[in-house]
Amino acid sequence: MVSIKDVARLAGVSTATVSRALAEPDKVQAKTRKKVLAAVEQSGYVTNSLARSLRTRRNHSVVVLVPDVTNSFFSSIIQGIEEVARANGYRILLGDMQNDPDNARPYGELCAQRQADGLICLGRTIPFAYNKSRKSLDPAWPPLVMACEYDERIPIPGVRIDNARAALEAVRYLGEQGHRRIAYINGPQGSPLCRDRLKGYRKAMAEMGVRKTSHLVFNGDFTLDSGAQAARALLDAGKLPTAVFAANDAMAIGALQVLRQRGIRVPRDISLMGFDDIKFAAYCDPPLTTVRQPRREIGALSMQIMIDILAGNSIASTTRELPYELVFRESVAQI
Amino acid sequence: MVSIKDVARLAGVSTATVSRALAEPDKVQAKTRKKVLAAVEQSGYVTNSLARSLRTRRNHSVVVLVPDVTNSFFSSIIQGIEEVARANGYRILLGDMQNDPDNARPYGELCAQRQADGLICLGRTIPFAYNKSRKSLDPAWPPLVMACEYDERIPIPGVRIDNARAALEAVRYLGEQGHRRIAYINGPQGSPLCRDRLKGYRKAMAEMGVRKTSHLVFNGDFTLDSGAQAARALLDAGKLPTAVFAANDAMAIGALQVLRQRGIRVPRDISLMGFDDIKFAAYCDPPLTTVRQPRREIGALSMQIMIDILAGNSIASTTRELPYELVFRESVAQI
DNA sequence: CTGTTAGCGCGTTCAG
DNA sequence: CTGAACGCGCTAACAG
Repeated sequence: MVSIKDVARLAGVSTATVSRALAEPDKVQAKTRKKVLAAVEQSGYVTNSLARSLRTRRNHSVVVLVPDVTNSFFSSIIQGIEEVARANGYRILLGDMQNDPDNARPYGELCAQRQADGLICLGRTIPFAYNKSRKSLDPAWPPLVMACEYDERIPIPGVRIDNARAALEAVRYLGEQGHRRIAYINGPQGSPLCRDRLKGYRKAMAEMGVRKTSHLVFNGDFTLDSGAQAARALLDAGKLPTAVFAANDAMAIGALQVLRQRGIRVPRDISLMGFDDIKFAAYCDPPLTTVRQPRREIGALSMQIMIDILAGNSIASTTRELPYELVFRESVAQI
Repeated sequence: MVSIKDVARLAGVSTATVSRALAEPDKVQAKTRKKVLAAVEQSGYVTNSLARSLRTRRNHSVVVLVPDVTNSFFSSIIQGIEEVARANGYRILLGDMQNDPDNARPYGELCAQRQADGLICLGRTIPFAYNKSRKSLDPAWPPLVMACEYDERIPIPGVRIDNARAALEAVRYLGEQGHRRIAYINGPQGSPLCRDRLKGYRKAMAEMGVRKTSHLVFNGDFTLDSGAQAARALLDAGKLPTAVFAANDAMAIGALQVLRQRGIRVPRDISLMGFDDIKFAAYCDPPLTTVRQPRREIGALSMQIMIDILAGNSIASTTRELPYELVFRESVAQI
């Protein structure tokens, strides 16, 4: 393996000059720079980033911690992150929790040892502790950015949509179609994001004069199966709703199948609305009316913020809200 | 940051002993080991793996190069890889090509610089050259394992199913249901895996006495949209087939929607069969009959092989075939 | 079994 | 503007 020494010898300069010629070209005479670059070219030298990292304490990699990679909601976000990372010379270390927070631990340690420059969390699980009293992260940890989710107890830079408002608008739309008995299939209990969507749902219902909603709210965990299960619970609970709003598309699709199996036609008998606009939403029968999240942009911006923080250009605790969009397809009908 | 020196001082031994006590406990007296471990505990020391890597030339990370992370076929494979990696102290660097081989380059360089110990390719794109005459990879490159796909020109350790046979059995099954005019929606042209499936399709058709199939074969690229497009082409091509076999579930689901839009009922008018058994396959209307690939196991085994190679325990060019399985749902009917 | 020595490959003082 | 020297933190080789 050709090292900086070889280049130095070849160019007839010192290793320091080679290092400078590559990292800070201005600080080197044009002539010597040229010599160095020629030697680099000739020898096929590439700087060993391990050694560089050891020195600079930057290794240009960021952990991306995902609750569950098989959840197709996350894939576009990951793609957005990866694209920006790659464009900026960063790499992503993918950590999959398989929905079990314990699996996050190794990645927390990775961060602790500064094997990664930063951490982007797509779920609400943060693999290291924070200082409750000071309401801040221990500066011993590398920068953290949260995509989609967030932590209510402490300000952390993040990117997301206005979940409460999005849910509000979705349910309002159902209301405009004449629906009043609108069931809601919520996501994981502890999730702040889900609480927000529930809040939005409740507010919209209240606007329509429906103050009691507890009998209309069912819980899932964002999986297809849990959506199906919630639909079963919902159908067995007594008086049918005229519309069902699910906290994500996967659960909506799960519910859709159960409705079909029970002979309930969507949207004729029951209207159905999802959230996220994953690819399959457009390919359901009927195609799913939903709320689009700009997933790729969420990922891209998260990584951009991370890069800015690492470059020292950014205030450490900005939250950016990206626009969502109602997507009208065929799963909602007027009553 | 507390380093090995601090621990050595604290324990009253040399740094070498600390290193050994942690890495090769047997080679150190029980008593000194105890002292060292106590000092480690007390100081909160964690070994700096960057420095270790610089020394050992192993950084315990493996690049996983994916054609397109948003293709949900890959997610379970990634999960399998990550799980085994994590269990063995490895990390995965996720590279997403967004279906463009050019995007693989940075990851090739990563490997060239030995910033990663190995490379697992989920597609057919290998980001570095191989020696054509010697039919082998340049030993300058780190170990390579291919999951699902492979390269016909050169033997590379890999994990996959018997694609030709799986397609053969799938089409045979359609034949058993009385189908003869069976259309095939194939995947990307250059893909060896797809060629194998096409081969299997042709063989099954030949068995049934159908020797001319070119008018029945349509091309897609594994996306939902391309499946829809292929279905349109197929419907516009003249005499309708009685069954359609798609090289993956996404294309089958794409096709399904077009059939529906044109008023063609599945399976009553046309039977439909997919490949992969992604999660959504079970949630289509009708639920999709398909060929299950053990995706998680493919991923897990790929990573296991990589680990074995890195440990020097494995012959460098074994190909492992995992079992597939026909999954009978409701999208195929007897004629 | 343990300590000493010598780097891994690089970036960064500090002189010149 | 350039070079010599040092050290990042660790492990491998060699003595003892």
